[in-house]
Amino acid sequence: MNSLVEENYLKALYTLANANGEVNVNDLSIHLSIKKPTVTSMMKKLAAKSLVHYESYKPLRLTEDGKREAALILRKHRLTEMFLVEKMGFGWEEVHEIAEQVEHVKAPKFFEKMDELLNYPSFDPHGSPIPNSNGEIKEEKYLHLSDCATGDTVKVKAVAHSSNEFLTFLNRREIKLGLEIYIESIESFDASMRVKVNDEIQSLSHTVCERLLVEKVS
Amino acid sequence: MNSLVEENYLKALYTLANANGEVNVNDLSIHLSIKKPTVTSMMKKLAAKSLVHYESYKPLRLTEDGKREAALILRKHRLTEMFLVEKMGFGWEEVHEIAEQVEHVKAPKFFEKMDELLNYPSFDPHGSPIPNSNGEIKEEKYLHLSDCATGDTVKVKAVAHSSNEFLTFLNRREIKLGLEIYIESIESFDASMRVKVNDEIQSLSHTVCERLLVEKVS
DNA sequence: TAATTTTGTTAGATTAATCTAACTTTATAT
DNA sequence: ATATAAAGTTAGATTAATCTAACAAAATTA
Ligand SMILES: [Mn+2]
Ligand SMILES: [Mn+2]
Ligand SMILES: [Mn+2]
Ligand SMILES: [Mn+2]
Repeated sequence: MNSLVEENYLKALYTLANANGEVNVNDLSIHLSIKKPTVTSMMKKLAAKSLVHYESYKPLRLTEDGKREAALILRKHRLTEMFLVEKMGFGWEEVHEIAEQVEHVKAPKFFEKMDELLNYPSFDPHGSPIPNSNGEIKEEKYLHLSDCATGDTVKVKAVAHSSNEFLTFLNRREIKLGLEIYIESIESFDASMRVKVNDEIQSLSHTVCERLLVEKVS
Repeated sequence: MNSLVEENYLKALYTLANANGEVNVNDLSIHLSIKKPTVTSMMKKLAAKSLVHYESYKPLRLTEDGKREAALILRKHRLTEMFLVEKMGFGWEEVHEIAEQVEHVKAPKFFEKMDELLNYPSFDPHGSPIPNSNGEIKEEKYLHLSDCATGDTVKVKAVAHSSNEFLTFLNRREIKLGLEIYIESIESFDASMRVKVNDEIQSLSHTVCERLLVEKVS
């Protein structure tokens, strides 16, 4: 049984991993706001538990066991977020902080019940996939809105960053998952987009467009 | 902000308190399965935080602040149990363990939402009162079924012990809160009761009768 | 390539929460 | 009232998780 602290390291290793599954001590340290020597010593501990491949001065990698453990925590996190939004009436900007704590509850039945009541959802309120109970996850490959072109019609599928501030901004603009966006034009000097949503014209900054994950329609 | 560990000590102090609000180090030690020297040192720590009145060799007492803190944790515990039963479909025998963990979540909105969705309940699934958001609680004074007499008709209001085993036993006997019980007779040699419930005769051992809290009907 | 910066490790200290062994105080029993 | 038992405390050790200071390795820059 892993401690709450170990679980947070595992989750961070999982979500920070690059295409090769690698993470630097430095990046982990920054992400968790924990000093590097502490990270190193925790990595040795997780390596002793066969959850991390650790070699001095080499990038960190989760073992298969470590990946499964991490995915199962992520599963609890995302099921919780979905439950809070769908069954308890929270806004998508309110749930991450709560899920950050609830994900550490050791009670399989609790999360199985959420899953059942939600009718086995595949995605969380931010469009991220929910790993299955074996820790398997199928990543969708969406486009960033910022990579689309004038004339494209796209549908919002997920948000790439889910800070309270960004989500609250999207609330004010009435942008939510499933929304269709038509790209009217792109400003050349700042890459902001003039888009049509719900028959209304809006301007979206490049920063916003980078954080919106979409899929082409038609 | 109190740690999870401190919270569990506070809750234990609150629930173990006798009529004078006193608890012995020894009782706390046994209840929490923590050795006495550890309890003593934690009491000094809680005293330093003004949550416990501590004097060497004297019984422990929560301060007013300590009582409020404890009641607020108990509130979260009981709201959680009620939510699990009423909104998620758990049995009353399944919820204590889960609530034991969820009660430590620091997210006032989470529990406010439960409270609201449950329509501000006064009692948990075991008939225990739920403290209000100021940590105030109104204790009902029920009778133990074992203190009632032949010919009495009573209504089950709460259970005095809520172990999984006892609650599962009550499930098998179809005994739940609100049930009316008529006392047909009491065996003199073992104090077991012959009772009528739902037009059926059952025999309840003294142990069971001691654990059922009731109110006289009529 | 050499200097500098960034990244990572080692060593040692700190805090929270726990333990055991030994001792003291208080309560109970003879 | 004395002896014994029970309850509570002190002292010192241990483990998990963190930190800072100092140093070493690797990467970047000049
Ligand atoms: Mn989240
Ligand atoms: Mn977390
Ligand atoms: Mn309970
Ligand atoms: Mn608890």
